Amino acid sequence: MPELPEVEHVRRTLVPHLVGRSLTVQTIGRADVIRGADGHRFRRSCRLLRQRLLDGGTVTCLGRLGKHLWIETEGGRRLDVHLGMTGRLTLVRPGRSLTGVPHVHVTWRIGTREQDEYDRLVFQDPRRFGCLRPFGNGAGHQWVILDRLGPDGLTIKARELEARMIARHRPLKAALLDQQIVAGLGNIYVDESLHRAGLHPLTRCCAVNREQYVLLGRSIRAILRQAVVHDGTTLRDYIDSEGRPGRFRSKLKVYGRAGLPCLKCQQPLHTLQVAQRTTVYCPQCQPASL
DNA sequence: AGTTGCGCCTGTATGC
DNA sequence: TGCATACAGGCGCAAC
Ligand SMILES: [Zn+2]
Repeated sequence: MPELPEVEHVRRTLVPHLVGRSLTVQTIGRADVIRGADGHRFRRSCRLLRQRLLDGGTVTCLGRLGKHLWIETEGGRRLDVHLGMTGRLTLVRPGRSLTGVPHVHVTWRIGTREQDEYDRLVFQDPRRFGCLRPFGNGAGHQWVILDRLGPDGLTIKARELEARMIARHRPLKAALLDQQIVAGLGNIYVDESLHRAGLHPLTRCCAVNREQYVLLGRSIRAILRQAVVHDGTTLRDYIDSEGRPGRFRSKLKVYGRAGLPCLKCQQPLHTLQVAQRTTVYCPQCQPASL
């Protein structure tokens, strides 16, 4: 599932094929995956909607914060892409037919240069937890979503973590899943980060000391960095914009390994429900603190 | 205000 | 063989 490393890898694989090219909206299969700044879903395709989906714009850059990716075009139009659980942003080669491909919600034609490999960009999402969200850069710029995100997980500092968490009573895991505290972590990388830091997922944020926040910050950055290097984690659905899976799955130390021996201490890993999510941890390496 | 729980959504895996 | 059920989980919102 796309968390920060997967989104960053998608961004990097899109850059060489999109920057400097124009986009033309080709099909809108489901307008309701497109949401306004206030969160409302569009009901149907119209000229205004295509305009807001960067129609006719030339791509200047692709940005990312946490799990949010955005495409920017000349003139300052921007489109926030959130992949949710099963969203994909993929490039398609000339001549390849998309008829019969399920859950294709939006397609763009790429104004190609000579020797370009791809001539279309596709947004697919079977589960539809993902969405496309146009926003601008004007005075009333609707950065609403991005404004609410905490510091990016790849570079967040221990002091930033501490400042945002120290007064909270929530379990560590619940806080780390909260995108307003740190942007980019999901279930997989929270479990990996806590295991690396040796912290129990149910530990109250307010019971964590400075030294432990330093360790936690280091762990989050290190895990995310390594995952980016390995092009992210593919469990089943995730592929990058060129159709390639990530290679970080075999590096996971706790996620998906319930009952198997801890790779640090050989004790069997346990599971818990925290914040409505399956949580895998090592009772020995991540002792509960009272 | 901080925190918790629920529902959305579909493909895959499991049980009877 | 086929149907029912459980599970996966990011996020917005309701409720405490
Ligand atoms: Zn251990």
